[in-house]
Amino acid sequence: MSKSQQVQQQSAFKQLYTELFNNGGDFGKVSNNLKKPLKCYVKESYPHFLVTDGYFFVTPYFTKEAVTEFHSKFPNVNIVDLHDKVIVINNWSLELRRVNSAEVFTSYANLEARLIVHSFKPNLQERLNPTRYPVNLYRDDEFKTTIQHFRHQALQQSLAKNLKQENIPDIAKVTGGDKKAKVDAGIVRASTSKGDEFSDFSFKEGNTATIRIQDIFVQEKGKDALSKLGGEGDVKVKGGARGKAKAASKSAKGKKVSAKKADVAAADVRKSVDKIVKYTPNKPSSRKETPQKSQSVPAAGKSSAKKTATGSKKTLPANPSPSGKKSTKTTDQMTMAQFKRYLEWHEKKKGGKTSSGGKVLGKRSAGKASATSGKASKASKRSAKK
Amino acid sequence: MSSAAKNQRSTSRVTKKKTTGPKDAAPKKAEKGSKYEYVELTKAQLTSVTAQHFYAVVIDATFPYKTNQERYICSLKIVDPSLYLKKEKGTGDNSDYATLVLYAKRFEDLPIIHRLGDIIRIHRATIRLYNGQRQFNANIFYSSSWALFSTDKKSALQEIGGQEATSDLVPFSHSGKNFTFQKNEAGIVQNIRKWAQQYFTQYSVISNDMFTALNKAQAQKGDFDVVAKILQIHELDEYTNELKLKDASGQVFYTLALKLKFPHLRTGEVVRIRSATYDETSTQKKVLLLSHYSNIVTFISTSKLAKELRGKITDDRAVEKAALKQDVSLSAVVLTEVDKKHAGLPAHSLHDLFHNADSDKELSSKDTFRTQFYVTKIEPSDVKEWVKAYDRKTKKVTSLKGSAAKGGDNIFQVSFLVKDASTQLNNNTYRVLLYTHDGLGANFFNGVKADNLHKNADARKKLEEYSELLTRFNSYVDAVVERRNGFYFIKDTRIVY
DNA sequence: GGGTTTTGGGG
Repeated sequence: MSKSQQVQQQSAFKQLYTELFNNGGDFGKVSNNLKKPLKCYVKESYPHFLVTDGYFFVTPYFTKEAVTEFHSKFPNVNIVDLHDKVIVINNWSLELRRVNSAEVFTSYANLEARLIVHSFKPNLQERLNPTRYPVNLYRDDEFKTTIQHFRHQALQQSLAKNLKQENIPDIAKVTGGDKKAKVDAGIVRASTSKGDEFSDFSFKEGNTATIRIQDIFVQEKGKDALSKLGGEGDVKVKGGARGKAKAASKSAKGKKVSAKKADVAAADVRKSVDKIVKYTPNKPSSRKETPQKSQSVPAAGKSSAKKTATGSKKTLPANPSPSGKKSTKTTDQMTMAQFKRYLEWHEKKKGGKTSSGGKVLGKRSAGKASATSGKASKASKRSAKK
Repeated sequence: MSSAAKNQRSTSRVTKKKTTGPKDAAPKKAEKGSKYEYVELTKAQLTSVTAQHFYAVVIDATFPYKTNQERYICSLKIVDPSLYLKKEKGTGDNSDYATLVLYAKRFEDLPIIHRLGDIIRIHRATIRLYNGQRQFNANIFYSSSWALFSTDKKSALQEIGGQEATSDLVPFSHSGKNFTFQKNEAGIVQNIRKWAQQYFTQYSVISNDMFTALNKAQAQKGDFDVVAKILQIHELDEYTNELKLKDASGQVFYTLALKLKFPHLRTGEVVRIRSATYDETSTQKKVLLLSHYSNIVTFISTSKLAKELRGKITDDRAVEKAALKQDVSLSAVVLTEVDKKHAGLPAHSLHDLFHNADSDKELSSKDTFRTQFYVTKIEPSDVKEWVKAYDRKTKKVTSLKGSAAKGGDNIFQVSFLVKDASTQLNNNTYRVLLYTHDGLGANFFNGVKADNLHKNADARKKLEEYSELLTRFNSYVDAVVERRNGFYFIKDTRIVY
């Protein structure tokens, strides 16, 4: 029933996310050979955290454990300051969620395949090779079509189940020449589910609790870091649950997350590092805005690859944050324009709801994500974009 | 001195903000006649530090795009009677041109070019040599201004009713709040308009050195331009159209075009794409990626290039035929064709047909519509019951099951439960009927007539295949439906596979 | 300026 990809898909994200949809949203059915560490470039880190595989950008969703471990192992690195850096996601899983696509731009047709990150680390010295301009995976022609296919299957299954008794209009009833007859007689409810939106899906919706980047920001920069700078600390995040009112009430309940079924696959994610981003012959790249004593990359094809003991706890980034120590200044790594942008972003959000995924953050989430480290390998360079 | 002044921006675009708008399209300073002297592109003084004014014909343009927090840019290629053909030997009829770069603080202050061959008037532009080429710069955020005049009777947006109509000497869009026009400009506009028409009639304008053949797209390093015919416009979703393109090389490509950004595109038209890249991640179909500065433009009616391509490029449906051989295909297949006599019938979404038809004055006054949808289920599910015996007098239908001969005529009585982009997310499905008792839709199944399907195994088999084809993922129906008694009946529509 | 924003499905 799935398509035949005669040609190898070059984008790791597209292949992964597509497989999830083609397997009914069941991560356990996704090919195990794809469950390897993901090395990606952090395109943006605030107010949206986006990573790319060299072709597309997606939003990674960090579990509380992932954030805690990261801060523990890299005390002087802010997640929110990872913009333009490389990170390796060693433990992850994928899950399907129903969301409001009018508010979540990394979703389509009210569905979102989420990359749940259980463990990740930064590769501060690594530079990836220049790639094409990364675009939103959820705006890709084939991927959108794959999601439409997923919905099409769900709809047909629902119809087969709910419309067993057929009801065809009698010819006598449709030949009266009644100009006033209303057209709504032709509207047929697909399923008995409540609400106007189709929701008769059979997939098991994910419910892993993750931490919003805004909360990570506050955690790293201080609860009033924003208000001090003129913005408002009270920010609202779009997305998460469907429907605003619904989203609020839902999250309010604060349901617990079952840590067990959680990520069947999390454990399988190990193997060797996946070559997400194409490496290329390195060429020293220098970035303008981040004065970093970037080690010139070894000449070989793979490169600088600092294989920092990934799994070890001792590791301290050879080259911490730009300032050398954890920064609490919100302006770090930001140009005046960016700074202005995020202030505006917060400004715009204030007054909104506080919950995002509709789940509670506090409690530990699913899966005992055992951080498995792959060997960071094929490093490469990525010339800085302006 | 000035005439045809308007108080409101003549552009149909909505100005969202009301910040300090730019100056008038034609700042009025002196009260005397010829305040503005228009120069030919070739005469503009490269040494002059003074701003200059001119009229030119647009032959290429980026979409206005944002470059940073405070700037928007729109870059154009322009020509006029003094600059339009490369003079060097061996360049054939390659076009020569000057570039015009407009800068603004707001997106709304820049011109949107939907069609090549239209006329642009610029006030207060500076000129310099950039890469050995004449480049005009217009700072709309300061004192420069622009105005666009349609070369054809109507502008691209006016043709689709998306812009207020204007007369020949009034721009269909311009920067600033006001627009001024000197008496002596009438002749200038009419002259350059005539020149533009002849120029496009005699030359390709978009010469071969200005675009890449699609069969060479994959080999391109970066972005490139395209000139192709739109074979099909498939509504992928509420915001997006998927264009099926084919160029002179015969290669077919698909590309996503936002409805709001490109509202003027129509099937059958030839377009030029300014900046596209080959998508290496699309493995099921050939796809072109566009950027925010990419533009898709049509050509003025006299275009020789567009005319040649429209007649030369045809759709052999090869992509679809191959797609239908797969279990699941990511290529949308439109299974039907509607009678040519409905070519001009405007299309309406299912949402309009089933949720607005009785409330909207326009819709309720009509009874024939063009619409596209996909079939989720067909009733009766038993194909053998698609054809019934119909008694015209009693209007009763009877199953043809059984050996006893039934009286009356054999007719199709089938109900399609359909859906489309406008109703994609809701919990409804909509009934569209294929009832041939009055002749409507009699040819829908491409030659398969209504016969006793309990006996005619051949017809039954074909219809069972059509049943599968119609309800398979990514199969669409483009149909004309007629409203009768609140129901919609398919007519003048035929499956072509 | 033959380009890369967020308005993050005109920009």
